[in-house]
Amino acid sequence: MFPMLDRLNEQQRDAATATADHLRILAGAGTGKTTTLTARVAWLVGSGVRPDRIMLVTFTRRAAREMVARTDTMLGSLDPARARAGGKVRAGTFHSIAHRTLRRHATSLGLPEGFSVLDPGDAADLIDLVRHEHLARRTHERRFPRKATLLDLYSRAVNTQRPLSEVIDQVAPWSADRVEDVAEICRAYVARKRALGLLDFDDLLLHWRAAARDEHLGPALAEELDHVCVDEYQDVNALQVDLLAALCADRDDAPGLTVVGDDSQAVYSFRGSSPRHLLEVDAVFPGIRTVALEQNYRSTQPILDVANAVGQDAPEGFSTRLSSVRGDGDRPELVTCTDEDAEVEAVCVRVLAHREAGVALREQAVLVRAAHHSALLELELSRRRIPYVKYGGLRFLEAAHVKDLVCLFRLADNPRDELSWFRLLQLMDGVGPVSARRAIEALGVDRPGTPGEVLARWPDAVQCLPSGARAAASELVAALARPSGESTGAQAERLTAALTPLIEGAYDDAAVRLVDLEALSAAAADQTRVSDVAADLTLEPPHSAGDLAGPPVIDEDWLVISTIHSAKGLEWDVVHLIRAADGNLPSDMALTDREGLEEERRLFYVAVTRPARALHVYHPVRFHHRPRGRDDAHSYGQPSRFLSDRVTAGMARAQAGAPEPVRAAVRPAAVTVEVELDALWQ
DNA sequence: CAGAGCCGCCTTTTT
DNA sequence: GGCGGCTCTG
Repeated sequence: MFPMLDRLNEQQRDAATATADHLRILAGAGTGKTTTLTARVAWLVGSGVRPDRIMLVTFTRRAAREMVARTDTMLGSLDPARARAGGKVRAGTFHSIAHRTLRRHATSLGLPEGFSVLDPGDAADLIDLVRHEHLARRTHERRFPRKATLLDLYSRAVNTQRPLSEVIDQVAPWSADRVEDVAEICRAYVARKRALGLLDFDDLLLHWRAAARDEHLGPALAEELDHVCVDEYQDVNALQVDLLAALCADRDDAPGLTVVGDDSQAVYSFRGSSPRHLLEVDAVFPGIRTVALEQNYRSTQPILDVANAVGQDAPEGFSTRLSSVRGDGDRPELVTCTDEDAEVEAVCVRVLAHREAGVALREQAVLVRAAHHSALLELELSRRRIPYVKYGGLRFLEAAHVKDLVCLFRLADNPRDELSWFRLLQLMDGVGPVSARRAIEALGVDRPGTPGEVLARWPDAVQCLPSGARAAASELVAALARPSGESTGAQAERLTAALTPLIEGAYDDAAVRLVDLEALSAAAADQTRVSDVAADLTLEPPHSAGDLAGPPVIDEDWLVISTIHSAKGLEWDVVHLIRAADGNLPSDMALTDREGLEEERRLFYVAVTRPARALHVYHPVRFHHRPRGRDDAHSYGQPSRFLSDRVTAGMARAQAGAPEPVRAAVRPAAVTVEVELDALWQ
């Protein structure tokens, strides 16, 4: 009846077929978590639950996609006819499911029918607008949190459901005496979003929770579901727990809940997450049953020995200890590199050696703590014509020119979009924040009346701009008018063409950027409105223009570069962990408190548990202060503190790069030069 | 003299 | 790419 159950071990089968209302699966790295969760979904369907009455909440889109593919395969083999009749499992990230729910119930929730979703960049711009308005009314004589910090404070307070003052004490203690100012900005930000019909990512969760708690809507939402599965539960925050509680507890016929997680892999505390929610889950869902998975199917034992040693080094230890079913293999390698150039060289050499030995590039990944750690490596890979795809770090949507076009698309459907006006007007020569703001004032975006009336005021608004900018601005605005009967594709092309001269004027590398805009414009052709592209990109941001154009050529091979955060839940045959130097990993930004250090340790643990067969850890000894500059200014770094004796005991060691030349002075060269010059000025 | 623009600095992690 | 700080321009 359930062929997939035969391939599971005893604990996995136990978890997949548990009949308890609520179930917690504690699953260490590589223990077959996804297999077990998909088997559980299949088992539920086999027991008579309709697929569309199961909600599968994942943490990233990557995980959602993988889960959907695997459940589809499994359900298809189970009973194709019934699986089709029962619809599809409702799968997605917290935010995408929230978005779908809010679109469906916008009116009952009191949201404007066409509400738009702010991407984090827009949210920052909006809070910056509010920040300036607030500070303009006060003489600010000293440092005040910047927009990114303000948004972080706001978001943490919302997601952890803790008072702002506590959050400030923890995140920005230097602003502890400005709580009232920050609070006022938060209030104004909330009001502004409401006035303009905008929801940020946190609002999606807040309104979903409100819906789930509502006395009419809540029961209706819960009645649609028989079971809710949540992946990576160690990464949920208080708001998400609230939401799940509203859906799956506090009512008699509540849907069942299955949560899967591993507290040793909790790495999102900066977003308000806490592994406490996984460990203390019975406080919210009393009587929840627990099954633990401990057999690791991914990695060879020498790799797990290193991982376990990392866990042992933690002050309180890790709750999971991994043992391999794959058995012995090569020892992980620790490569000490003279400097970053030597590190890049060492990585290339090993990547190519593995490839010669039959490991495709796509079976290999380079993992980094911070996106910019791979900058030098990327240059060298391009030079050597080694293709790669990078995950994490700057998104396609965050590139300036992409935002420019997205704003133009949004403006075409909503002339009230203040943020888009503000951005686009400043593309004109001689237009800065001040005249842009004056022009927007003249447009009266928040005045009552039809959107068309806003555009009708353009002749007044254009007078607020410097005379040299008026012609170009009017030309762009003229493109916003849509000839009746024009297709979305044609409109997108026309808007792109209107923006092109401005892009050429504003950026040196315009040619490269225009290629991206073509891809973006093409994507608009399939949509009902050009602004839908903007909403789609916000919730499903592609990593590159290539993603937008669809999957790359089938037989092409490329190396994966990923931040450790983006690599969670994934595995490769070979993993290269670079910049394992103190200050980079752990990042010195995270070392403000002990919890920060422990989270960095878990991050290190996540990284070393990704490979199946080979792990290479690299650390440069010497760091250039200006990697691209010509001077030789540099400093020395220690290997990561996580590379303790216990951890390195299980590793082979190697050196890369020329040995350090003997130096007359210990002091770095650039500093010496400065000292000598100083003597001249006397 | 307000406001645009340029230079040089730094850059954690993400839905 | 963004930001603070400085300089130049209309």
